[in-house]
Amino acid sequence: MNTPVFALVDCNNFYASCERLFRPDLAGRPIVVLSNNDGCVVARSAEAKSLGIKMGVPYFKIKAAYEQGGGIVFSSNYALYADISSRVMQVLEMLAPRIEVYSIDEAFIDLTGVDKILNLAGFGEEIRQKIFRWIGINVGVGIAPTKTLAKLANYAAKRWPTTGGVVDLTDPVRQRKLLQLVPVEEVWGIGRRLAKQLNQMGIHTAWQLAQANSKVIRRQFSVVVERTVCELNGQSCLALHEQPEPKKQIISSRSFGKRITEFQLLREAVSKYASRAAEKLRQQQQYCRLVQVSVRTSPFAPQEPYYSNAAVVALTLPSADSRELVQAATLGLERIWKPGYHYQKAAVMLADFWPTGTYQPSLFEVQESKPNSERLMGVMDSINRSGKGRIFLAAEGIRQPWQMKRTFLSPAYTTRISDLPRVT
DNA sequence: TCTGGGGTCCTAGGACCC
DNA sequence: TCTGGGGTCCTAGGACCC
Repeated sequence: MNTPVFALVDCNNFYASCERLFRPDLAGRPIVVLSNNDGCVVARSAEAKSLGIKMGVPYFKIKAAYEQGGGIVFSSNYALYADISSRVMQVLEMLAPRIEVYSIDEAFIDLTGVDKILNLAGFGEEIRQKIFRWIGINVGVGIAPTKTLAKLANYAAKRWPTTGGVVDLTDPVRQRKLLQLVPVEEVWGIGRRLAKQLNQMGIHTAWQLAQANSKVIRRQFSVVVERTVCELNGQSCLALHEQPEPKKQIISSRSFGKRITEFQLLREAVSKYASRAAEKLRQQQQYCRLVQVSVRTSPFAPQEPYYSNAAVVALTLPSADSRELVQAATLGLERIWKPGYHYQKAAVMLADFWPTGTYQPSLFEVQESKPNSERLMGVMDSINRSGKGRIFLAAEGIRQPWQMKRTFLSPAYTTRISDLPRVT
């Protein structure tokens, strides 16, 4: 049997690179991309990183100094990133037999058996060159017998430029060398909390974690960390998943551009979120039975009273009808609304999914779905996907003064005809 | 003035059943 | 005096990921 081989391909500074793709004039300039509502820094170009801009820092804290120093800033342009991402993934699908799209900027590739035919590092180099030539995005490639080691190899590919962006970690001697260099918190699956606890146990490097007794680790932590230990030792526990698992919950949540104090406006926002969630639910061809709505004030305003609450509403029958889900969410909101607060964020979560037509109502449940629901929702979705306009429920409000801030938004270069770049 | 959004998995503890 | 054990299901909370 072949030893498994995985590659992890990861786009460098992905959101910042996407923005720069269409702005070659920004070559060499620091770029940051902000989270929704222009809140935090979520991506940085190499230049921004070397200015010391930290991941996740609230933008207002660095804004003055950063902009004065010539830094460039963008609001998140998710339509653009998703489109560039799918182009990158298409190239990978062409080059590799089996791939798992792990996130918007990463994919695992199964290279088991390929090492008999090809030089693995050479294959990694080919991936890098093709994606750069065809899409214009730089990627790093890490290759190893387990996903966790492939992640680590990818980390090395980025951390040390002399690797040329490709690290083949199939050799145990190289594995050991790298593990000894890497701090334990860089290991996939080891976050801040676990790293702190491990440090207290005297485990500071990836190598020390790999050497730990996996049973002891399981007792102290969980099977998850135990698996990580095994994976670091080259024993593959995490398989490649080509097909994404069906979702178990769908969340639509947003902070508001301005604090909300009126029930009417909060209801509009919640209706809009419920309706977005319903749209995603229909995309997955699922029906849901639970709708949870939650609201909160800002946790960062110590002088204001904090309030946060959630309500769950169960539907009698699973539904994917925006009208029913908006109604349920509104009902939940009425239960938890309290006047006098400055609301900063709301969320709608859908759960308890049922695939189309499988739900068995019990003897005493009454079938009372809205007539023509599926056809109506189908028409709504097809209009909204056509790019010609958008129809929505009046409950979502027209002015929507709570909409998120996107001050520095770039054009949707690749997905909206009017935003196509012009060459003059 | 200004602090993201969307997910997953695991565990512990309580309710409940036989 | 003496008060089981095992299983399932559900939920809340905590941890992680990008």
